[in-house]
Amino acid sequence: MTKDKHQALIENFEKEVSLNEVEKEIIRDYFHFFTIQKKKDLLRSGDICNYTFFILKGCTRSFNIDEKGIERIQNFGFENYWVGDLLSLFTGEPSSLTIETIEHSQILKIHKDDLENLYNEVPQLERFFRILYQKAYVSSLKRLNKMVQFSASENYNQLIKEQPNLLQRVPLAYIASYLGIAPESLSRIRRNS
Amino acid sequence: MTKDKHQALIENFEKEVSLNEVEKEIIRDYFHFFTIQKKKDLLRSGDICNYTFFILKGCTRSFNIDEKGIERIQNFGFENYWVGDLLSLFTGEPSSLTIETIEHSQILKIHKDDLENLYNEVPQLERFFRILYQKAYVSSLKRLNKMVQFSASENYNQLIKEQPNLLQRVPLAYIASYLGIAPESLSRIRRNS
DNA sequence: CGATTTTCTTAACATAGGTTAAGTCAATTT
DNA sequence: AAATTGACTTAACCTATGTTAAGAAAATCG
Repeated sequence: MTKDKHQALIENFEKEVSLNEVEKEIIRDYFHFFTIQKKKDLLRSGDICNYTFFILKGCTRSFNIDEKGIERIQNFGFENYWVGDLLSLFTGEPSSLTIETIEHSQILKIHKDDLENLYNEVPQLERFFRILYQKAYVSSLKRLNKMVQFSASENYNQLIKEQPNLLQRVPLAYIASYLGIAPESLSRIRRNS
Repeated sequence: MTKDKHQALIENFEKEVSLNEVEKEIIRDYFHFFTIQKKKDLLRSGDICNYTFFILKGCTRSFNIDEKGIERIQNFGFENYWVGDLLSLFTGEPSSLTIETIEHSQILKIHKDDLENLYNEVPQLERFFRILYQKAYVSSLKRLNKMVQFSASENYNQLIKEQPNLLQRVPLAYIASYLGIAPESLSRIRRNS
């Protein structure tokens, strides 16, 4: 009995839509498995984002370099997370994001053209991805609200409350970048918590 | 020759999609015109957002009250802007936003159920609104980036450069709220610019 | 194993923006 | 016209975070 590399992906789809065996097989054909070392890029700033990635194992960070030359982490990816740059994917324009692995990772990817084909063969997935994109929009609005309304200290404490595992998997400097503060400031915040 | 209250709306659609006369007439039937005084609510926090609004004349602000009791303006609406709460519209959950007119305004509105019917009768509009929602997502990401990466002063100066008319139409206290700072801080920033 | 690099912390000082309180000016009301 | 209200500014002081520099601790390398 061989291990099904697509199992977690299928289960992820099945949280929103129903799939029969034929459809599952189509999905397995379209999503390509690969492994990648830590500190390697899934997407490089300036490239067009042609793929959508599904993380089976490992972890990633998506960041851009701001006008002052500082890396700004937008989000992290973990097991069963979808990563990519929706903006670049929607518009076909070069991405401003770099997506880099933080750990050695196992990932499934699908090309945007294949995703279009897949929509035709398994129409339920159109709904799945619409919901996924809406959730991305919602989480962007929520994050904006948090950044405006809470202090870095409040945001840090809420973050580790919601995702305590974060501390064990990503360096503090990345968390500081995600919170929009200097690593030194995060140290100070941690001391006073 | 009577003035067509829906003209600006039709032109707004026609920037993205083609419409024949029959379709335009259907659209005119679905969008309802009304006028509203300044300082009145289009949507009240806690209510479900059942309508999408198109501003013909006037101006609005959308804000929520944060956990510290402070009004946080998310965006302004002007002529030919779409306003509403996409989150509440998508999910059917109560909105956290209040949308209030800043000036006496002329507005078109459509109920979300009617919008579904309209999609069936004029399918091009499905594409129009998908693009509109994607743009909303993009602008949310851009605003998040700005808030994290620039100082209030930089954001203020860029804002009035991009929308110089803002100063003539909305009180400074609203602009401060939009920038996420106290009105006193905006005064200081303006003095030092 | 020791050496080196990376990660994290600490401290001193600088700065942006918050808070409080008062004051100015223009518009509106009586 | 006087009084009131609303919009905006100013000033003094406070606090959170940035910046710079150094050091400690942990991880990695040779």
